[in-house]
Amino acid sequence: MKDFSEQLNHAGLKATIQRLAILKYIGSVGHSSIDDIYENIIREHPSISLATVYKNIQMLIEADILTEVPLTGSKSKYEIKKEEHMHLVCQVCGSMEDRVLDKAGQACIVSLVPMESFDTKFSQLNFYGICKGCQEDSTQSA
Amino acid sequence: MKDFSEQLNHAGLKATIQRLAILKYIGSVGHSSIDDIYENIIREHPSISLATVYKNIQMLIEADILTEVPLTGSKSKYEIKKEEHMHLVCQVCGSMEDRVLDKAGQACIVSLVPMESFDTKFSQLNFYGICKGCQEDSTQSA
DNA sequence: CTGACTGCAAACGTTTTGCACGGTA
DNA sequence: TACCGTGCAAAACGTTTGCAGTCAG
Repeated sequence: MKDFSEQLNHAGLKATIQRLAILKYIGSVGHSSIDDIYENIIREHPSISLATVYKNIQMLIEADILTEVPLTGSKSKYEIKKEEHMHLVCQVCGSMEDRVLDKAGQACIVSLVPMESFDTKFSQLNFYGICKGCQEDSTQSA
Repeated sequence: MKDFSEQLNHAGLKATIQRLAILKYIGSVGHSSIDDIYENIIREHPSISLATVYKNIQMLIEADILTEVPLTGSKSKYEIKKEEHMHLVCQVCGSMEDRVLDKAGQACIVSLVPMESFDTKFSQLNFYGICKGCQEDSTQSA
């Protein structure tokens, strides 16, 4: 599941240094915007072009290796595609946490949308609020 | 709830023709992108500027009269702010349907994110798939 | 009447494109 | 080696800004 080279080849894409760097970086931080990806990869690969990042993000999404996470009030972030999960977005520190659905959660989600009226392929479940760390910070300063 | 003039004044904003036209249009179609709004309003108000639309969308969001609905693979849409609900996005025809959460649904959603670990302010629940109309179309043609 | 708002045009930032070169399979 | 992918620079696109004139309160 972590062998990006294999995933790329399987999708008919060459495993270039740039693509592997993009995937490795996103994998290490969880979620990342285009700019963030570019600024971090350029450290190890100073010659990489922003255009290359754009082209690859698009191709990797089409190849089902990445997923776009659109957000209110900011640019989209991207993550390695994996099992369906929720996102907890902190409005104070901007951090984003994955939260995998347990059995009960999955059942709950499925029950929300009756199959006969809508054939759901995938869903996006984002919760915006204040993360534990920031809650504690505000308690201290108050 | 439908008196946009009053809502605007209450938020300290003037009820200009342009703003009322924007709100009226979004209200009539449910969800709309910036371009869509501009192209439709210009019919009745040929002098409206795209810059005005941009400025107002932003101000109306800050005034809590509109909400942004960010989507994967396309530009954000905007809707009149109302009770929390889900979105069913059809990947075939591009239509977007609101679905209000019933009591059980709300309970289900609340149970997904434990209050002690994250203080949720609002959530986005989008389901992508195929709407009933498009399902029937594909059945006929098959 | 006066400050808030509009429309215009220019500036700005972001994303896409075309092409010659380089690297993967 | 053949072709896909990269990097560059320019183009295209989307969004924001400043300002003089206009309108709602």
